[in-house]
Amino acid sequence: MVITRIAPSPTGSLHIGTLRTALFSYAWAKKNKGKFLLRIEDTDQSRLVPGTEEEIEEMLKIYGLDYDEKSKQTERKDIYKKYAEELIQLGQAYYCFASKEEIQEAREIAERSGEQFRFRSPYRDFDLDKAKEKIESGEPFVIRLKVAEGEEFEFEDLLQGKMHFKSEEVDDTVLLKSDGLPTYHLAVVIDDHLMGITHVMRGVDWVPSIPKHVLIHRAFNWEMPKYLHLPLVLDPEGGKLSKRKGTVAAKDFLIQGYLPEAILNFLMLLGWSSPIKHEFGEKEREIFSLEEFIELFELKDLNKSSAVFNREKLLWFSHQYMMNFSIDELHKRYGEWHAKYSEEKQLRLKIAEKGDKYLKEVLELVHDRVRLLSEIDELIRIFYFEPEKIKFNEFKQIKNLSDEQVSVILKSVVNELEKKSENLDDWPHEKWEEFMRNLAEENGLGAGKVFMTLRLAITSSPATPPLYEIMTILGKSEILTRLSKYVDNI
RNA sequence: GGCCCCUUCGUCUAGUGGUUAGGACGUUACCUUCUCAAGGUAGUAACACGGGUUCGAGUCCCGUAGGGGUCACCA
Repeated sequence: MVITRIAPSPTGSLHIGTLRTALFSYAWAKKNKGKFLLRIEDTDQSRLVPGTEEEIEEMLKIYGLDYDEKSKQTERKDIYKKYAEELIQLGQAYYCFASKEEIQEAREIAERSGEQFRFRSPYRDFDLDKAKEKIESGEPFVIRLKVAEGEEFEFEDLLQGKMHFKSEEVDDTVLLKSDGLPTYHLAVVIDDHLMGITHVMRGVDWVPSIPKHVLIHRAFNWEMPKYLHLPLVLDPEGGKLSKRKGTVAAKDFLIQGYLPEAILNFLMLLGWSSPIKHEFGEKEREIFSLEEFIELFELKDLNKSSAVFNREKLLWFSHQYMMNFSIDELHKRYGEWHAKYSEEKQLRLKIAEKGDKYLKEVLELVHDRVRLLSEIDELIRIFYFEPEKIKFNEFKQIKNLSDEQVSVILKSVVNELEKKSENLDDWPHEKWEEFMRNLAEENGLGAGKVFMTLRLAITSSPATPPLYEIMTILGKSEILTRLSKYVDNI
């Protein structure tokens, strides 16, 4: 049985890199019909950020990485303490009373003389009964790993390969802090062991602490799980992805209107590539659902080198998914996004007023243009509000038309429309197109110029969905309203 | 600085000794076209460098350079 886990700290929003690790861990567990666990690593009380634990759970749910069980380290406090004391009994650990200042001083002295500092406490071989006396008298203490001397170890990572290290390279690491809570090193080893984790996936930034973890396992005489240290996701400017340079929180991407499945798809291809064979020159498949990914995912297809987070390509993925949505799906997603994150309250009222049928007609028109859900607000605005009046000569699309020509076009449209007694609600877009083409011909003007002039007058924008489809949706009276502000005074 | 890792188009990558070094994003041009998109076609652009090994190296070995990670009672 394969059991994997994701072990975030509730010290901030769920990082997109953590989400990627979760994705791989999840996929591997599911592929093997195993379990995927969530473990909240909250042993650093000082760094806790309220609400982030809930956010982590919410994100895993939204992104579709459902966990089978959840645990929280502070709720397992007694377990770590018990095991730490067991290590003392085994002679693999010891109580240490050295102050941080002492250790810091020793470190500085070593560094000044150019030596590599390895901490070995003066309490390594301190008498156990005396130590207990000190503890009872209330003296603060930590429990440290008693690292054996002169030993060499080999460790094999499923992705990174073999690594070697010597025991003198590792500090007498703190296992249990003076507040009684375990350090990361003790807690992971115990938890992964007790929870039966078979594969630990985490970032390569953990590789330097592997010796500690190997030594702790040895101290307990426990077998180690398999480890896969995944390559880091880098910022385009270099270094780890950091929020100073752009969005990194899984939630922020959602707020910005990216689709979770698109983000997941993008993340899959960061460090993994599909094993599907393709012919010379033939396109490779890059669009995968989570289910397909689980099906295809193999550890051997994981890459060892780090990857730059390319936001352009992420946008492309989002666009692809958006275009593949049915109108109903798009409508649903937009509705959810808008209710949760949009600040366009006026627009929301207007959308409600016009109804779902109208919204869907509008969405149909902007469908291919939507890359982010957040862009919809802007794209559909012209169907809900009469835009601000513009100055035609400011648009280069129309610069070779004289004011008079513009005026003629607008006036004749208004005249023709007013001549018709019916409301034209039953005009399909073909009718509108025909109407405008005839009008262009009658006035001896190119259809393109007529269209652009009207486009600007009706929408105030040079880039919109096809004009006649816009006209079908707006209808005669709304069109007249929008044109009327120009006909007397251009 | 010590230890560890990485290095194919700008970016993500395919490639496991013999390839016209393939695909995707981006970008450019053209087609389509009422604008913008979408779609189509074509183009652009890479094996970090230097030594080996070999008939033959992007692929194997060794150096160099560059990049990254990490050195806490944080995870």
